[in-house]
Amino acid sequence: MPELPEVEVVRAGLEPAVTGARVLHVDVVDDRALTRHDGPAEDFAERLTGRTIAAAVRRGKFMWFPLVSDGSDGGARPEALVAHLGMSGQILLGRGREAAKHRRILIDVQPGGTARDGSPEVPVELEFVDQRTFGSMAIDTMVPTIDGAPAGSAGAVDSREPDAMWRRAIPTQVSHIARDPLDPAFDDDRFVAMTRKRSSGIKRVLLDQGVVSGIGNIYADESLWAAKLHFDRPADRLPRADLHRLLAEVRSVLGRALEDGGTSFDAQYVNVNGQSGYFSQRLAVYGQQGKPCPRCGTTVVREAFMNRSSHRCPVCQPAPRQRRR
DNA sequence: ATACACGCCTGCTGGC
DNA sequence: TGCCAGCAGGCGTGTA
Repeated sequence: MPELPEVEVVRAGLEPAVTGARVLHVDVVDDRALTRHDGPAEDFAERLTGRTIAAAVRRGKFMWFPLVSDGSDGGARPEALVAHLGMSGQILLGRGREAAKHRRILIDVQPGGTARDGSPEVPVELEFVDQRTFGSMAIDTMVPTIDGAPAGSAGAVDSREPDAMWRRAIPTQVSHIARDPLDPAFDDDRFVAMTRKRSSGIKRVLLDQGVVSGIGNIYADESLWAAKLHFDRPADRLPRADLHRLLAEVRSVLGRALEDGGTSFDAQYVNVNGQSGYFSQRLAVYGQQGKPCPRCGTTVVREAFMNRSSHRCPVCQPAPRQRRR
């Protein structure tokens, strides 16, 4: 499932192909891939065709591609192509490839650079594939970030164009999403303060993209195991030190998953070249029910929480004493 | 304000 | 063998 590490792998893979590229043609194969777009498919295609992409940016599980203003709006309303992979979304790079079974949108772009032999680069296709259609794309207007810091991770461009106009702007529909733990502008103390105001279980807070973004069910379970915390520990009763420790484990887990190219269980999650990641081999508890805890050997269990499954070690992560609510 | 159930969707699995 | 319920899960929305 695409969570922060998987989305970052995709963003990084797209970056060299789309930075400075011009959109040649847009083909919306399935309108359901535009649930985040405020308008019909024709509007989406019209607003994207002919535009130049400035960069590939990510915050949490959202990606966006700032569009260079074409001058018609005087630059007053900067726009971006927004993409969320949902449960099963993929963005594949290729040229003249056979349509994937669940192809939803095809975007032809003309790369902005030149090949090594000096000739102009040949057009490339961005194929948005999504089996379960929880993901979608949109053209959205951008608004300034409230803290004035760069809106998200933009890879190499972070150092190359630190003051580009789009750096401190964020798509409207992403503006309510909190920064992710790998963002240099992430405010640890703010996270701790927000968390300690919540009465719900700590896992619910970890999954709340308005508090901290990028974490899904897999990395929530892995981080809680690493921090030795039960998923239903009331967030407002956790000591500050525990929350800072949890945050450190979250960063460690996300960082290691990123190094491994993300987590793939099947063909659901792949990078822009269709390849799987390897972090699934290092999962301690997620999907490991019935197997020994890597730390103490106790059998890992799977339990229902928040209408989804949670995995934990009964010894390392004991249930809270007091019954909540 | 926060909490939480629900719908969206397809493919796979397990039980009968 | 075939059928169908159950499950997977992020996010936006609606309700209390």
